[in-house]
Amino acid sequence: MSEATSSMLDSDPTPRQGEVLDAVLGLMVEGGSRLTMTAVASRASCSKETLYKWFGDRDGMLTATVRWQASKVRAGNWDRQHLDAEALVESLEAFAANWLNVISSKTSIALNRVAVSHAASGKSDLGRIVLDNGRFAIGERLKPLLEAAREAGLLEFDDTEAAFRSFFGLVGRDIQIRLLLGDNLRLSPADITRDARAATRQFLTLFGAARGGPRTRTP
Amino acid sequence: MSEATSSMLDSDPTPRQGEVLDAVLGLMVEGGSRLTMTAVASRASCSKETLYKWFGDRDGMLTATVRWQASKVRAGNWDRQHLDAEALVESLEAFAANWLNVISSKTSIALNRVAVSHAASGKSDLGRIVLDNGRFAIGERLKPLLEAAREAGLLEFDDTEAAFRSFFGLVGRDIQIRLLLGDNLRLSPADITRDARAATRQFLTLFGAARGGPRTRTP
DNA sequence: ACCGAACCGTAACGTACGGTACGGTGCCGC
DNA sequence: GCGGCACCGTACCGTACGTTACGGTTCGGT
Repeated sequence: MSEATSSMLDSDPTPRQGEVLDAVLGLMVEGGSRLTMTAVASRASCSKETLYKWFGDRDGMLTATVRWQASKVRAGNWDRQHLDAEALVESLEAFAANWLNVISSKTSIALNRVAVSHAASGKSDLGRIVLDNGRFAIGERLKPLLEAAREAGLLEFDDTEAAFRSFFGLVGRDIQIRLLLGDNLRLSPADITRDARAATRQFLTLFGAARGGPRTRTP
Repeated sequence: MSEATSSMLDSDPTPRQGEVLDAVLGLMVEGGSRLTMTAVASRASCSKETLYKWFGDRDGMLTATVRWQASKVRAGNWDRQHLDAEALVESLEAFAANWLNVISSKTSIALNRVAVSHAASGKSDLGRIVLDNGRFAIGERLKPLLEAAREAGLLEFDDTEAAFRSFFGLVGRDIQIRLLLGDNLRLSPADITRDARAATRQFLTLFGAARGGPRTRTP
């Protein structure tokens, strides 16, 4: 009881526990109704007793799974050196493409569905974690870039949060909600590249500095 | 079995059936886990037998509920006469405010959560209906306005669908996913008015026809 | 070699819930 | 009045699933 060696309430999972959580992810992706403790134990070749010993209960297992997945998708940051117009465009497009890749992945869709279902059932634990590691994490990583670009005279805005939310909207548009609701929207890598470019261009049209800024539309 | 007099597979619900579906909506809004057939029967003061007779099974009841709610939120169209710049701004702001009101309503959040959960469980029936009556319905209603504005020389774009999706993203941004995931984001009527105005202004910056100079081109 | 801890596989338990059956009640047409 | 109908309330059934318990196996420490 007292020991936290395997309770997994705050420590990182062991490799074996990671295998189990990957099994949970696999089950989530394959179809929602099959996500039962017996199915997890079977898939992961472990006993249900072990699941309860490690994760406490079903919610604890789902929470650990969400954290586990979040720990795997730490995306790279932007290059902090020599921020000129071209580097800004490149960084914004990279952020946009990365975000589109995330939200259109099977894993993200399944995870968000589970979290939305969970949020509907009162306790919004999973929803909070998903938001913190998705929407808010990318916000905290992108906002320094936006502010550095403002410092460099490349962008103009008053409210960093508002600017980020506009970028978020231009990139995501209706994609995430459509995917969550089961619309079979196909996003090829080429689509993502094109959409990321278009969103970045639109964002620069809205927030690019007026003089000498990236008003240029060079393809 | 008997004829489709009360099977509700395609006909409109009777007033009494509407009461029952309102009870379902109320239960959905109050908290997801309590949405059980017994709870619906109790709330609506009807027997479970009647529920199964009217709606077939639980999924049929949920589907009827989604359709029922959709039939209640038919929003007004724009004024087709004399479309000038001011009328365009007004119509766009009205669309944006209406959409923000919809997606931030308790009912819409609950309904979308149920539909997302349903989409996770294989059959995407509810998700399709929600999309058709939400995202796609507003698209079909807004696109004629956009094209009329293009005809009138007020907007410039090649792809109507793409223009609409940009508008959709500028209006919705991160609001819907945050609400679905349980973030307690408060949207006051003043916020909605302000956000609708801001989104419209941004949209016109991106797609407004060049007035008095080649300030922007179609992105 | 022995012990205990960790773990696997499986059986068992309790409950929640979808779905069904049945008796009782008010209402309609005749 | 009376048979039929639609409906209410409730008891009931079967199953799925979360949770627990238990016997058997592996393995590291002494």
